[in-house]
Parts: sequence; structure tokens; C-alpha cells
Amino acid sequence: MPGSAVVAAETVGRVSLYRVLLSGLQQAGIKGVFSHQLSTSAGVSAAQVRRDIITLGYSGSPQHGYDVAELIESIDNFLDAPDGQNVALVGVGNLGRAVASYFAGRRPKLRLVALFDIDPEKSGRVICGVRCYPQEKITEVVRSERVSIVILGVPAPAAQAVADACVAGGARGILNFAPVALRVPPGVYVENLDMARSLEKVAYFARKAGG
Amino acid sequence: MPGSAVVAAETVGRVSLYRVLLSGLQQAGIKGVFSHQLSTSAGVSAAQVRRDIITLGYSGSPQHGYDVAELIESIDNFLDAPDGQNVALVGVGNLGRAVASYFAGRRPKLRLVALFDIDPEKSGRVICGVRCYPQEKITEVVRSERVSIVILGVPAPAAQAVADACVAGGARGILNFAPVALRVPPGVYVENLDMARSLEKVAYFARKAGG
DNA sequence: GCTATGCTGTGAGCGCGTTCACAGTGTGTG
DNA sequence: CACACACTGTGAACGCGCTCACAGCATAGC
Ligand SMILES: NC(=O)c1ccc[n+]([C@@H]2O[C@H](COP(=O)([O-])OP(=O)(O)OC[C@H]3O[C@@H](n4cnc5c(N)ncnc54)[C@H](O)[C@@H]3O)[C@@H](O)[C@H]2O)c1
Ligand SMILES: NC(=O)c1ccc[n+]([C@@H]2O[C@H](COP(=O)([O-])OP(=O)(O)OC[C@H]3O[C@@H](n4cnc5c(N)ncnc54)[C@H](O)[C@@H]3O)[C@@H](O)[C@H]2O)c1
Repeated sequence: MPGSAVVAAETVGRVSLYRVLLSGLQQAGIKGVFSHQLSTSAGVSAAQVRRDIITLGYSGSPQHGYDVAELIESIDNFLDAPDGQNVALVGVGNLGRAVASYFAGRRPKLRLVALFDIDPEKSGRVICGVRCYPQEKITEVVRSERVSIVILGVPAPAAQAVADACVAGGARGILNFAPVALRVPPGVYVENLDMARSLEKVAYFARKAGG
Repeated sequence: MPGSAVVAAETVGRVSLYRVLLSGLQQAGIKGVFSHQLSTSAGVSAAQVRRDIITLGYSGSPQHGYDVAELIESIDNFLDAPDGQNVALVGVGNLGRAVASYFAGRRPKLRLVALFDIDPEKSGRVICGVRCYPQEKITEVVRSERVSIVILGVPAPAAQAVADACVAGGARGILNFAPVALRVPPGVYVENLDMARSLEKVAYFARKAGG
């Protein structure tokens, strides 16, 4: 059963991008696609695309390439949980609000069900259609709402304590915007998304490339 | 001359994180640090930390480890341009505003000097202390303001055209938030920061790890 | 003074994601 | 009917970042 094997994180990321690109093709009325076409749109090699698609358990034909609708369905089966997953966001600051407004209601399989903040101005209110709870309720609400994914938009010094509270409530995945390495028990996946770090990478290579 | 060799992107990212951690140590009054201490804070191996520091051209001593102040200075020399670099942000939406408010004035070596938006409500105004120009002025202002780094916070369909305009004005590095692969000429560095992709990675591994 | 300790710096080796290159296959063409 | 062609699927090889393990060395303890 191909769908049950755990694959490399890079592959998952690329497959997610393929789905976005394929949705665009589908809306343009395009029925079939070849690996080299996805390859140029995604910025990876054609062999890479074919290997990734194999891991989905889907196969194309040498004559017609991949069927767009079928490939999207394979990706859906691969990426999405059948019943969806519940998401919470901690830290409704500048970044948190942007993320909340972006994700709220956009992805039916990833439901944003709770926000948390330490600021009493924010907790208690409904923001982007989602209720915001005080930070003390994290463990309780994460458990009661069956939240499996947490987005961390709090300042770096608070990140570890918040992560601990989320894990205690049963969260299994964390998207961490704070520039710190979180310590979590085995079985919890952490993805770090440090914008300052990325910007400094860009700055470095802009200098090295441009002279 | 060690400072002139171009090193791997991963190394640059880690070094950026080390600097953040070291600043924290310095503010706590700590003068010296060993590789294994940085290692646990950064979430990488101690050997990795030592290798990274070597590439900076800095050396510690087996007795006292690394001098925090000296190491920070080495990282500054490595990461920062002596005269700083000018940054522009295109697309002052939800995400763009969060980024602008975060970076405006925080990093003296990375000066946010211009914003751009297609919305006439935004262009012409001053946001977070930075002037916002209409989108048609991108190439002109990027050139006149000597912008080398551009942050792209526009919707995906607009990203390629905006990137082209930035490159035409002389930009050499792009931090791209849009979920598309940008095509740029050689010598221009693109770093993609796709939140939706990252979130789907978290969702996938939260499922696979948690059952 | 002599051994034990614990750190840095680094050559060597490993693992893994990626790429190469080609066999397999059906279709279009003369 | 035979050949050329284009694309998929994949074993094998590659490359590169990372880790391992240890030499070198100064200090601490006895
Ligand atoms: N905004 C950006 O562009 C940007 C860029 C780089 C890094 N980051 C990182 O992202 C994180 C958030 O950034 P931001 O700009 O949104 O910050 P912000 O200060 O605007 O928002 C932080 C929010 O977290 C809340 N908070 C603080 N402690 C909390 C706790 N213990 N429990 C719950 N909520 C708590 C605050 O009340 C606030 O609403 C930070 O770690 C920051 O370093 C942000
Ligand atoms: N906000 C998030 O959390 C989030 C998450 C994932 C991805 N993204 C991506 O980040 C980008 C921005 O997201 P957002 O939420 O800020 O969107 P947004 O719609 O809030 O902002 C987009 C801004 O870009 C401006 N714009 C549009 N076309 C332009 C052009 N040609 N030139 C200049 N400006 C133009 C718009 O006027 C608007 O101000 C998008 O590509 C989105 O896919 C955002």
C-alpha cells in the first residue's frame, strides 16, 4: 500500500506545490500534463517530478502523460487526512493575523478552530471568524477541539512554553515562526519558518552573486 | 581569505540563527560558549557548529571555547555588507504589512527603503515609516534607491512580472512568498518561503507520526 | 611532573536525496 | 508493416552535506 509509507519532507513540500500548479492547469481547462511541464513550473527536474509522482502511487502513461484530475486526486489522498485536521494558532500578532486571515476557511481539510493570545484585548474576541482563547486554555482547548497542528506566532522567549502546552494537549505538528529550536518529544514534528533567517540568506547571496 | 568563499545556503541560515542565540547569551552577560551549547540551542550537532564557525574564519580555543563577542563580530563580518543593503517590499497586503512592521528599523544593515503596491489606496502613503510607491515605479525606484533585495508579498499570478521589474532595476536577491517558481537570470538568488507548503508538510507528518 | 580531562579542528566516511541514462511502450508516419 | 519518436518508470551512480572519530593541546588534579 503506497499511501502508508512515510516519505521525505522535501517530497511532501514539492507535492504540495504540484497540487497548486495542477489546480491552475485544471481551471485553465487543461486535462493532461507531462513531467517536463510540471518540472519547469515547479523549478525542479523532470526526473524529480516523475519520482515524486511514483511515491504517490500514481502512474501516468508515456503517451498522454498524467491526467490532471486523477493526479490531483492522488495528491489529495496523499496529503489530506480523510476527515481533515484541526489547526490552532497561538500568538495573534501582526504575523498571526495575516496567517489567520489567509488560512481561515480556505482549506476545508485544514480547519482553523482556535486562536490563542496572552493579550486580554484579543482573547475572548472572534477574529477572522475564529474564537480567540486566553493562553492559559491552550492545553485544554487543544485537547477538547482535537487540534493536531499548531501554528506558533509568539515571540521567541514564549515559544517553548507554548509548544509544551500544545504538545500536552495532543498536538502532533508545529509550524514555528519563532527563531528558536523547539524541544519536543519524539513523534511531534516541527517545521521552522524563520523569515529573518531567510532574509539574511537572500542578503548574503545577493551580495555574493552581485559583487 | 576565508570571507570571500561562497558557502552553502544551509550554512548561512544556521549562522544567522547562531547570531540570534549569541545575542541572547551576550545580553545575559555570558562571555564564552562551547560548541555543544550552541548545538543544543540551535538544534544541530556540535560538529556541525564547529564546521560552520570554521567557515566564518573564526577559531575558538579548546580551553575556553568561543568568545561570544568575537564570534558575533565574525558573523557580522560574514553576513553583513559593510555599508548595509537596501531592501524593498512589493505587495503591502496582510503579510506585507506584518513583514514591514517587523523589519522596519530593526536591522541597521538591512534598510527597508521602499514599498510598492498596485492599490492606489496604499501607494503614495507612508507605511511603517517607509514610503509606498505605485507598482509602475518598481524598476525606476529599485534602481535609484540601489535596492539589492526584494521581498515579494504579491499574489502568485503577479509574482513573475514583479520579479522581472525588480531584476530590471538591479535587484540581486528575492525573498518570494508566492507559491510559484520564479524564473530569473543567473546571478539573481531566489529564496522561496511558501507557508501553505510548510503547513501541509506539518499536517502530513502530524498525521504520519500521530497515527 | 605525570596522568586525566574535555574541548577544538579536521580527515575520512557515510547516507540520502537527486540526477543520469536507458529500457519499455504505444503512437504517428510513410 | 517498419521505423522514428516522445514520454514514463527505474536501476545505478553521483554529489554533497553531515557525522564520526580522533589527533592535538592546554589545563586541572594529584
Ligand atoms: N512579523 C514578521 O514579519 C516576522 C518576521 C520574522 C520573525 N517573526 C517571528 O514571528 C513571531 C511573531 O511575530 P509578530 O510580528 O506577529 O509579533 P507580535 O508581537 O506582533 O505578535 C506576538 C503576539 O503573541 C502574543 N503573545 C505573546 N506571548 C504569548 C504567550 N505566551 N501566549 C500567547 N500569546 C502570546 C502577543 O500578545 C502578540 O499578540 C515572533 O517570534 C517573531 O520573531 C515575525
Ligand atoms: N498571508 C499569509 O499568511 C500567506 C500564507 C501563504 C501564502 N501567502 C502568499 O503571500 C502573498 C501575499 O499574501 P497576502 O495574504 O498578504 O495577500 P493580500 O491579498 O493581503 O496582499 C496582496 C497585496 O499585493 C498587492 N498587489 C497585487 N498585485 C500587485 C502588483 N502587480 N504589484 C504590486 N502590488 C500588487 C495588493 O494590492 C495587496 O495589497 C500571496 O502570494 C500569498 O499566496 C500568504
